[in-house]
Formats: sequence, structure tokens, C-alpha cells
Amino acid sequence: LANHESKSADELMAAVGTRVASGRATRSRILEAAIERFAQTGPDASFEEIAGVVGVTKGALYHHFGSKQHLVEDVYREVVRRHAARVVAASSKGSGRERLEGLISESAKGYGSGSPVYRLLLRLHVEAGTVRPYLTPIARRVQARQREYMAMLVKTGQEDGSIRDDVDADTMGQTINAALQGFLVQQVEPPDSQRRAAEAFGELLGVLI
Amino acid sequence: LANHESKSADELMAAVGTRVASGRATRSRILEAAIERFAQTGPDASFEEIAGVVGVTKGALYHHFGSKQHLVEDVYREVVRRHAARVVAASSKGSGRERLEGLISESAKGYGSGSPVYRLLLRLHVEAGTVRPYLTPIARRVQARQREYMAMLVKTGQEDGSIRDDVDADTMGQTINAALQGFLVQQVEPPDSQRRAAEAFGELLGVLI
Amino acid sequence: LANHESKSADELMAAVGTRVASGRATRSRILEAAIERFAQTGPDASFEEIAGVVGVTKGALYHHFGSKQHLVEDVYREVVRRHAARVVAASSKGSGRERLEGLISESAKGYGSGSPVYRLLLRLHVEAGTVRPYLTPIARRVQARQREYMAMLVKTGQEDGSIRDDVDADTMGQTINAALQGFLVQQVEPPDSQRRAAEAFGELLGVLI
Amino acid sequence: LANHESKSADELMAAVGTRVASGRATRSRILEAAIERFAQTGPDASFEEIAGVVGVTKGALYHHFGSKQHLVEDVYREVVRRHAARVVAASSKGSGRERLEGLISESAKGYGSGSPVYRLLLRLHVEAGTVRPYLTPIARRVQARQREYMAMLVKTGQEDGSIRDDVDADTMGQTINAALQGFLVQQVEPPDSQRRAAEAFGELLGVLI
DNA sequence: ACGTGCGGGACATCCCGTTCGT
DNA sequence: ACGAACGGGATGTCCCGCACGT
Repeated sequence: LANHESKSADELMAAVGTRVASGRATRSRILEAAIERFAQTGPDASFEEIAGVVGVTKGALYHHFGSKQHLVEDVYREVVRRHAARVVAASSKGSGRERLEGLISESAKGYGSGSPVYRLLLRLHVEAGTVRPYLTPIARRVQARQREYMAMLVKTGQEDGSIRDDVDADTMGQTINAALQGFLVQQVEPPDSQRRAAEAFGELLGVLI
Repeated sequence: LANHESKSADELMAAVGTRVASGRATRSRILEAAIERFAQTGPDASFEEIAGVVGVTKGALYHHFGSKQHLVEDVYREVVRRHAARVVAASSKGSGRERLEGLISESAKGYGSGSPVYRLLLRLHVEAGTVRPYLTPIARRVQARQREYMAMLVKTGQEDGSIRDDVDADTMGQTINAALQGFLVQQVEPPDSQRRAAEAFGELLGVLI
Repeated sequence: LANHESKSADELMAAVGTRVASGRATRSRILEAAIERFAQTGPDASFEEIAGVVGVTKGALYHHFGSKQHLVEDVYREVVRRHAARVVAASSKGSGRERLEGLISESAKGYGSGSPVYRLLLRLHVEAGTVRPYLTPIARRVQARQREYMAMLVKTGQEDGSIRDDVDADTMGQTINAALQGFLVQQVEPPDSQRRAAEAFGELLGVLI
Repeated sequence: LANHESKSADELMAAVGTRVASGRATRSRILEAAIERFAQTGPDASFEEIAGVVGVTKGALYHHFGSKQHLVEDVYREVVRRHAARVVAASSKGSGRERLEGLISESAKGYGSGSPVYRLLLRLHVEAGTVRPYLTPIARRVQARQREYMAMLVKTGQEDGSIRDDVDADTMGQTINAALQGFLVQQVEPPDSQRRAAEAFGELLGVLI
């Protein structure tokens, strides 16, 4: 009440700067907490719950994200971004075939990990097509990019002769992509069984490609 | 209400067999309505909503199913049963390869149809591993049976020489299964695009098998 | 359906007789179960719950008691009757003082036992004055009879010289009665502590009377 | 609504101290209303009902008390506190005997008043031992404190010679306490009859002590 | 005498989002 | 930037009682 008039202009600026920075930090801590809770309780986790983890209240969430919907969207984008980064990094070197194999093994590692984050990713993919129409545009872009990237890798491999060229690149890419995501659906199995299946899938591909 | 022509037999029974038969009829009408609503609004559709469709009240739902959880379980079982029936029927004749192809094309037809029921099926599969632990035992049994059936078909094909035998039958079965379910995840695409992808998948398999 | 026409008139009569007898048996089993459940879950125990214990359904309860309210009334009367029988039996012999002491010790045994049945008795007494007005007439009669009986005992004792006669018999009776019931209110204590208190009360009375 | 003149201080605070103070005021108004309703409809009075009296919605109740259980606990504590304050004030001056008589007459006035608040108090005492286990710890503490206070008064009286010392102080205290509460159980009688009984009890004590 | 189907209604819980204050 | 108060509304659960059949 009375104490902010005892500050100089500089101090005010500094205080504001700090305020802004701390705001950004809070925002990302909230996002992190949301990913965690969404991964466990599902995207229906309450605002209050998430806020509790971070040590703030709903007010902060609303300040930073505006609505539940926006938070879910941001979480979706963030989770996708992280997965994409891993996958791209794992498929950046070597022949087309090697790059494809890198992608497959990295994806399989993630999908087969049964980690909450990947479960969340799958669930958001699924719900984007049903009960959360507002995620549809994002999902569409994501899926498209994923397919294109796969097809690109296959095509590269077919050009450098490391992948058989008697099948359509697009189809091959899309199928591999589908198979990878399909593993996630069977996540009721214990993680190691998941992992073995994903590895076997990789070897099988080695024969078929 | 709208589908009561398919219930004529039941309703006749109701007229004759009195109370208990009419109860059974109501029960199955509720189950039907639940499948419908769950497919559209998700498994969180309210009791009241479902009851409204059938023309009864929540009391009736509670009388027949005891709890939300039990209803979801019964819906899950029923949906699985229907899909299984279709798939088994489509893979009953011919060589191992033909039977496998029959299964794949029938599954692809279903999964690729983007029909609400199949979306529901996928969603229940997914949630069985995350937010609905009470579905886990059912899911586990279902997935196991599905894998075994696939592997059996592959093995049959390998024995009668219609499928290449330089790959492991279990792995092959599991992979095909995963790929099929994976298509469902990408359901944000328009149905016909889905269908084309599934068909292309079938052809690709023809080459790879 | 078809088998009751093969019976003779006598058999019918016999069957009816059996039916009636079995009905009475069911009725008292229900009453017993109701006392038990009411004692534990409170008088709000559901019909279905009580019926379940006996192995029948709500229908039977409604047939025999008509409504929740009537069942509660019957339970109230029955519980009171049982307590009264014990107390009267314990205060039937000896001088006025001895009879009074018998009553006190028997009451204290019951009230101090912390047994569910006595808790129920107290609770019904209490609720008769508040949330269950339909029990009021019963409660009034019960309390009146209790007071009169106490006063009678005191008076008898004063006449035969075994009880000091410088106090009003009615007041004395009523006070003793109140004190006994008061013990029940403090039932949060462990039973043996209850019992000790009740015994001490008896001794104290010995001095004061 | 009707008793807001007793809240004028609070409401002034609310106008000045802004949000949080107004919250506190609301909280205590809710508590007040809960006591009132609980006293009449029993501790099962609905949230909505209580909220309606105060002029807020269920949300506010939930905000301030978290759950029904917590509200009941707070009500219990508050009602006990008020009775204790009255009784202690009435037994603060004079010889041990006078203090004890003060306590008895004040208690008798309350218990004998048949006032809804006292009926509530009794009912909570009783239910603490049966259907509301979460009240047990509170009840235990309350009863203990009550007994100790009584015994202390008796002891004081015995020391200053105003109370006969041929009986055990603890027993005497406990018995008086029980008798007082016992009157409440007989609350089906019209209030004035109650009151007479309580007064008679006081006189009787005068002779016996 | 008893079971079953079902209506009708109450209620605690939970959650989203807005507003106000600091 | 964030906390606290609160409204509004949805939903699962539970239970009473009636009607019907046997």
C-alpha cells in the first residue's frame, strides 16, 4: 500500500524487469507441471491440481494461458516439439537407410518406453480426432509433417540405393509411421515387453526394406 | 427409438415374457445407446444423456449396470466382441496368406472407416493403459488374443508355403497388428484418405510378405 | 404356472399356512437385521442393505413394514421392549432399595456396555425429539413409563425405610434416570472406562440415597 | 440476513479490509447459518440450504470449508466453545460449592432450554461415537476437559469445606456431568417440564452434596 | 410373499472462469 | 503477476417407493 512510493524510478524499472522474468519462469514451470499431471491423470487434470504442484493458484494459470483449452494446446505443441527434436537428431546422419533406421529406433525407444509423456502424446493424437476438435488443426499439421519426413527419408534411401525401390515411398513411410504409433496403443503390456516388440519390429523392417 | 426395428424380436419377448424380459431388452437398448454416445462424446458421456436417448431415467441405468465403471466395461467388451466377430469371419477361408489378407482388409476397413465405434475402440484401448486402470485386465486379454490370432495366421501361411518363412511369425503378426491400430491414431485425416492409406498398406504387405 | 392346479384343496391350505408362517419368520428376521444395521450404520441404513443381510429384496421389507418410517418405529419399540424386560427382571425382588440398585446396575451394564444396540436406543431417543417427529409419541410414552417406574421404586424404598425420605421421590427417580442415560452420551470412551464409571456411579448412589 | 446487526463490526471490516476480510465475514456467516440449520434439520442439512440462508452458493461453502465433514467439525467445535464459555463464566466466583452450583444451574438452563443449539450439541456428542467417527477425537477431548473441570470444582469445594468429602471427587464430577447430559436425552418433554426437572435436580444436589 | 424394473429426486463433490484487490 | 472469493453448473451416486408379475 504505502511502500511502493518510497521507490525510485530505477528501482521500479528493475522491479518490473524482475517481475517479468519471474513471470516467464512461472509460466514454464506451470507448463512443465501440466505435462506431468496430464501425463498421469489425463488432460482433464484440474487447474487447481496443476497450480498446487507449482505452488501457485489458479489465478496464475489463467493469467498465463487464458483457458484450459489454450493450456492443452500449448502442452500438445510442446510435447510434439520434444519428440520431434529427439527423432530428427537421431536421423540426421548416414545413408537414407541409416537415417530411417535411426528414426525408427529412436521412435521405438520413446513409444516403447511406456513413459507417461508418450502416453499423453498418443492420447492427445487420439482425442484430437474426437472430443477435442480444437486440437484438430494442430494434429493435422503434425501428422502431415511426420508423414512427409518419413517419405523424404525413404525417398532419399531409394535414391542412394540403400532402400528397395519397388514400393511407393509415401506408402512405405506412412505404414512405418502407423506401425510405430500402433505400438503405443498396446501399452498395457509391461514396458520391457514393449521394448522387445519395438526392437523386433526394427529387425523385421531391416529384412523387409 | 430409431433402431427399434432391430429389437422387434426382443420386444416381442417383452410382451410375452413380461417384466424380466422387458428388463433385458431395456438393458441392451441402454448398452446400444451407450456405445453410440460414448463413440461421439467420449466415454465421459453422462448417464442422464444416455438414459434420455433410451427413454428411461438414470435409475434404470443404475439398476442394470450398477455404476459408470461397469457400464464402460460392458461397452468395452461389447465393442471388442463385435470387431472380433467381423474380423474372424473375414479370415476364415483359404490359404494362410488369404486368411491374413482377409483379416487385414477387414480391419483396415473398420479402422480406416473412421467410424465412431472404431474411434471409441481405440480410445478405450488407450485409456485402459492410463486413466482407466479398471479396463486394464480386459485390455490385456484382448490384446493377447489378438496377437495370438495374428501369429497363428502367419504360421499357417508359412506352413502351407503362402507366406515367406524367413521372418518370425510372432514378430510379423505383432507388427501387422500394430500398424493396423496405428492407422486409427491418424484419424484426423478425412475418411477416404484413411481408407486409401489402409489399402495401400494392404498392397505393401502383399509385396513384403 | 401350471403346477398349482395339480394340488388338492388341503394341500393348498397347507401351502398357505406354510406361506403365512414363513412370512412371519421373514418379518422377524428382517426386524433383527434392521436392529443390527441400524445399530451400526445408523437409522439411515438403506432398505436394500437390510434386505441383503436377510437374503431378500426391498419388496419383502415393503410388504412387511410398508415404509421406512414404520420399520424405524417397530425397531424403536422392539429395542425399548428388550431393554425394559431386562431392567424389570433385575428389579423385581427385595426391598425398595435393593430393587432400585438392581435396576441401576442392570441399566449401567447395558448403557455402559457401549453395545451398538444401546447406542441405537440412545440415538432414537435423541432423534425422537428432533429430526424424527413421528417417533415423538412413542418416546414420550417410553420416557414417562420409565420415570414412573423409577419413582415407584424410590417411593417403595422410602415406605419400607430403605431409602432416605427427605427428598422428593419423583425428582430422585428422574435424576437417576437422567444420569444413567447421560453415561451413554459419553460413549466415545473405551467400554471398560464406561463400565467403571457406571459402577462408580452405583456406589456413589449408595452413599447418597 | 436476520441477524446481521450482530455482524455490523464484521461488515464494517469487510468494507474497509476489502476481499479477504469480506471472505472471513462470509465464512462466519456461513458457520452461523450452519449451526442454525443443523440445529433444526439435523447435521444432514444440505449445503444448498445453508448457502441459501446466507445468500451465497454452494461454491462459497466449498471454498471456505472444503467438505461437509469439515463444516460439521467446525460447527461442533464452535457450539462446544460457546457452551463452555457460558458455563465457565457462570462458575467463576465464590466457594467451590457456589461455583459448582453455578455451573449446574447454567448447564441446566442450557440443556433444559430445549434450544435447538443444545439439541444439536447433544446429537453431535452422540453421533461422534457412532456414525461420525471423524468427530471422535474432538468429542474425546471435549468430554475429558468437561470431566476434569467438574472434578476440579468438586475438589475445590471439598478443600474449602463447602462440599462433603466422603465421596470421590472424580466420581462425583462425572456423575453430575452425566446427569446433566441425560436431561437432554429426555427432550421430548415440553421445555418448561424440562426446566422444572433441571431445577429440581439442582435442589436435589443441594441436599446430596 | 416376494422379486424386479424403474421413476423421481436429493445431494456432495468438483471444476471452470470471472472479478476484485494488491 | 498473482491470490482469494465466488457463481454457476454438471455429474455420479444413492435411495425411496410404486407398479407389476408370479
